[in-house]
Amino acid sequence: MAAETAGPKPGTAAWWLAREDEPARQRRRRSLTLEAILDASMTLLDTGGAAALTMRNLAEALGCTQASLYRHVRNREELVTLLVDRALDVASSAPPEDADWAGKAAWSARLFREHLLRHPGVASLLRGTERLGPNSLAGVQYSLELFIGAGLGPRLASAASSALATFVIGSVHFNLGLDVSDSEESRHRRLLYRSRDASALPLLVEHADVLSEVGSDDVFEAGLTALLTGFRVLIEREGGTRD
Amino acid sequence: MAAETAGPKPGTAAWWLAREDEPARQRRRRSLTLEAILDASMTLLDTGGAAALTMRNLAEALGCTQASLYRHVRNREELVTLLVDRALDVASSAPPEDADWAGKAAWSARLFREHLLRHPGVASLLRGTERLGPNSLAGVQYSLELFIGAGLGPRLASAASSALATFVIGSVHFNLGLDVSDSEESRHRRLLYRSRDASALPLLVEHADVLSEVGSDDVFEAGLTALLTGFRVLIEREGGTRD
DNA sequence: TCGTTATGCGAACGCCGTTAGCTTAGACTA
DNA sequence: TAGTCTAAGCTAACGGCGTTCGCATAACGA
Repeated sequence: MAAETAGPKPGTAAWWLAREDEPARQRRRRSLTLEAILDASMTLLDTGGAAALTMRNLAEALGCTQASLYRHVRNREELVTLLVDRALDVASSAPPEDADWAGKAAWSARLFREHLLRHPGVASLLRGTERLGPNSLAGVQYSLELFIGAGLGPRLASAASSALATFVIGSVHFNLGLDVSDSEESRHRRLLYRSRDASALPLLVEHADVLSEVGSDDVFEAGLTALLTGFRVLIEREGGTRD
Repeated sequence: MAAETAGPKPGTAAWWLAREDEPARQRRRRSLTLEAILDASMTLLDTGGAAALTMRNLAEALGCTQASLYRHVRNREELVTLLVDRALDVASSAPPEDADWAGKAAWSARLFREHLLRHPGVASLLRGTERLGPNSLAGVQYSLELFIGAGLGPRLASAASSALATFVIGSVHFNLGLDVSDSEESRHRRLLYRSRDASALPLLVEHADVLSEVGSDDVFEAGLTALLTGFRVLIEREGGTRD
């Protein structure tokens, strides 16, 4: 079919980052596809972590040379952008319909976080790049929908949804920082805790046992519910006083 | 004086990360000091951003060779840890005494964020490293103090303070992602926004003008007040029902 | 059938962090 | 004061990274 070779379809990753200078022609002539590259990248990420995603490793996994990769991807950064966005298609699964806006927001936030934690490599890629791909935009649209539907004006709704996203991504980063290389890292951390004399940080020493029990799940839940109840209060107040 | 040459003093950065295997002897013999290295690193960061902080640049700025740096610092990572912690001495400036706990928390959070934004290089270093130096620990201690004083149990107080820190750091990262390389980056972002047809993301298109006006300051303030009012509600509820 | 051109490859460039091995200056001991 | 020891500097290099240049080639449009 002619439509088969008419270039990347709207909605696909290739379509989004299509080079502007390049007319929409067919691009694959032989074996190496952008999709194949992304697949191999995801495999590398899931098995070896973010550090394993090098162009050399990628080329070796695909059985090609590094230079060939650059026929399909401008940069490593573009590759990362595409990867992150591909991994962010979580928004497609809809939250339960019977929940109110806060319930839906919490559901989505938890889902998003769990998804990121399940693919730690992708999550650590979120550190470098802040670009917005199509799926990210869909997520923004969705949470905007929620907050506007709840009664916030578009301006406040946008701020609220960005704040929520900021917190979710931030706590994933927080998680990753804790889990990386347990053996050496936590040893060092414990060393720091102990080497300080008790007089300077009394609370830390006094509740050291409790503090070490507080995991990132607790932090996430505490922050999430606090944020949402905060927004709820804001909505009630704004709805009442028309501020 | 003998006390003058008795190694790094307690409280200094050198003292914190002193090698365990190495007995506390005097370490500096000639010119190149750890403090000088940290100073030069901060200059590099403030002028050229995080990317400029390479061991080569650092050595050149100090007029020594790269290898010499490793006599004072184990890794680049240790250097980063020390730098971040040095930049985190904001906690030493106390918030206004007449404010309540939420006011103090908000004050500190704003101060912390502004400080990080003033030194963007340091902030982007926060991405890679999650180690806790002495100043970071002091900050944790302080916010713990606030939340416990407000009426939260140590467990919840710890979660709340971590959540707050997560949000603050997260929003700084958010900021940096937006501001980096305006020329090319924002052009690309605008391209992404426009190339999507209006039918798929109606809200984004409808409120595009308002959305573009919502800056990271708004996002930060919205999230901060939401978090704090959320915690306030939690405290009232917990204080009432002893949950 | 024959150019055009997208797509692969080999080889290299310049950057990065890091290390091994030497020299030397300064502090300690006798 | 003379001698020793060692921290602190240097030279040179290693391996890995992302990226690019130039060439070969296979598929498509005419």
